[in-house]
Amino acid sequence: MRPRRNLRMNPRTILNDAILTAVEALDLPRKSSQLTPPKNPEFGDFASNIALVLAKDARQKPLDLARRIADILVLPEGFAQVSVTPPGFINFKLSNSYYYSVLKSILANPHEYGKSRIGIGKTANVEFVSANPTGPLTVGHGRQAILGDTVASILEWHGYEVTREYYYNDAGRQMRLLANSVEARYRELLGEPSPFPEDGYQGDYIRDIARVIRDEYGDSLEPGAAPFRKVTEKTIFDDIKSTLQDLRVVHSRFSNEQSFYDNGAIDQTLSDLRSKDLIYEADGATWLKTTALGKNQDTVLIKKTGEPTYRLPDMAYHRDKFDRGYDMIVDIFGADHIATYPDVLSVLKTLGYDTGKVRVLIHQFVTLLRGGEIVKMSTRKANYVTLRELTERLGADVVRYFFIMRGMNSHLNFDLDLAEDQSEKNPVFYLQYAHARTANILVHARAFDLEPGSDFTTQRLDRPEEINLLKELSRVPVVWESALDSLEPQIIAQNLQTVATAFHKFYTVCRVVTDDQELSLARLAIVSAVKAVLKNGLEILGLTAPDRM
RNA sequence: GCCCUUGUAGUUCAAUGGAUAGAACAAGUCCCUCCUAAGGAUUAGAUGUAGGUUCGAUUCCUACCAAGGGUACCA
Repeated sequence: MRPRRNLRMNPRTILNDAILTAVEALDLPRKSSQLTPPKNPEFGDFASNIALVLAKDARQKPLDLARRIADILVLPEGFAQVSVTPPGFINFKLSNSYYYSVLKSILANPHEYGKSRIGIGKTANVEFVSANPTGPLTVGHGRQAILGDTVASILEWHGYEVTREYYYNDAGRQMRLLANSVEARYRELLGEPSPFPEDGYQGDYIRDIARVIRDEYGDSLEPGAAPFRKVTEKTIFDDIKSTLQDLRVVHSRFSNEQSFYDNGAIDQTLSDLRSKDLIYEADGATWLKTTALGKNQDTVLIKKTGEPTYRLPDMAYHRDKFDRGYDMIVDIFGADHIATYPDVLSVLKTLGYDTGKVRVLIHQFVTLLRGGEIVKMSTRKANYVTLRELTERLGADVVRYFFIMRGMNSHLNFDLDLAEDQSEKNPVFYLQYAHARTANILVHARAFDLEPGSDFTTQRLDRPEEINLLKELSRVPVVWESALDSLEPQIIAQNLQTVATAFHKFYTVCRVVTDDQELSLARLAIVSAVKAVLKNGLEILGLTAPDRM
């Protein structure tokens, strides 16, 4: 589901109306055009491509048409000038007074600036990580943890009430294999070696858990006794939760597969599918007619062993999420799930659910490099690098930013050797340093009895670095709302970088605390606005906003 | 084989179909008497290959090449 864009009047829509009025006066069709901030600041604040779009209809050269439109266009209030440049762009420049009003509005409500309120009164569920408790989280899980947590924060920022959810499979083959692996290590400890399960979990943590079980339950546990399973699951889950907590990722709800067996949801889903005539038996297994849903192959739902594959519980689980009534359901999966979620969605659609509420975010995998060599990750073979280890070495801010600054579609490379070296140069410090600078200026100003307030002389702010900084601040709401549309945290990270750059440039050129009290107060207003915006952005990204560095 | 992602500077990543393809790290050169130099200024350096659509293509389409993932009665 894509949230509806709010229709408040901003300079862009006002300008667009003016352009369309001019176009109609020339008897040309109201085609949609774009108003974009030009890369080159000499071209002003907005560029319209309307003449390029309409050139064919008008049978004129784009440049000539652009001039005609510009001639008859009535410049709306708040705009300072208009120009035409090849190949036919019409450029507009906002007057400084517009930026002054932006500054005032930030200071009037610092913590609200950039909030669209689109999600107010709505609920959302974000499911992420959802790793089965078979071992420690790896660096690969980290990407999903940070992505999911930040997407949730973006939704919260725009007003949604968000549930961060973790789903795990605790009823299938994997967990049985895990328990068997622990039991084998337990027997080893007792000097009664038993064969280690084929494909068993080989990590050292399995031995540690076996030791805990022996210390706690003694050496007389029956084969297949409950602790092998229960203690293992709890121990590993505790580790997963604390690893996530170290990264400031906290789920508010955990759902598990077993509960859907216990409450009959899985049987119910199966019988509902059967009544839709989507189920048949063959080769001793139970099949779902995914061919009827547009696939070129049917899918096994229940193996001939009588055990369902993960798909059936997945369907029951998603159904449960729908029944809980969320306005938006976000599923975050790794690239390995790209082929399976359409099955779940099409089944739910067949069962009458509005799958338009679902946003599926697929992220590509992290390729780990060590010494230039690719490290293949496998929990079972225990040649992973744990997320805990990484967080302990680099810190939560660096790890979070590393994952946020890349788009989820990038197949990103993570060089373990460079990670530590580069952590000191992580761009997150650039943002945090900008924030610390604002804080320090305010402290310094206080020593001179200068306090930022709402009463200042806006006209004193006329240096290019000041106007440019205000310009960046004015773009924040648009950009942060587009992050809500795309659910790409990277957009906010990038935006904060440009704000920080504009501020650093301002800082080097414009001394804030000076003998000129009027100027100082005006600049302090900018500084406190920047501080608020950076703090808001860092908060969304789950990063600290230090006052000193 | 078929399906999904992705190929951009030496490296890691950006770029709603728009103007001169941005940034960081690495390399070179400058700037602290001044609110923190974790900063600023500046030089050099890139769109896998071949076509197509378009006024305009890194972006859309086709083929090829390369990487990752899927194509399991694993999750």
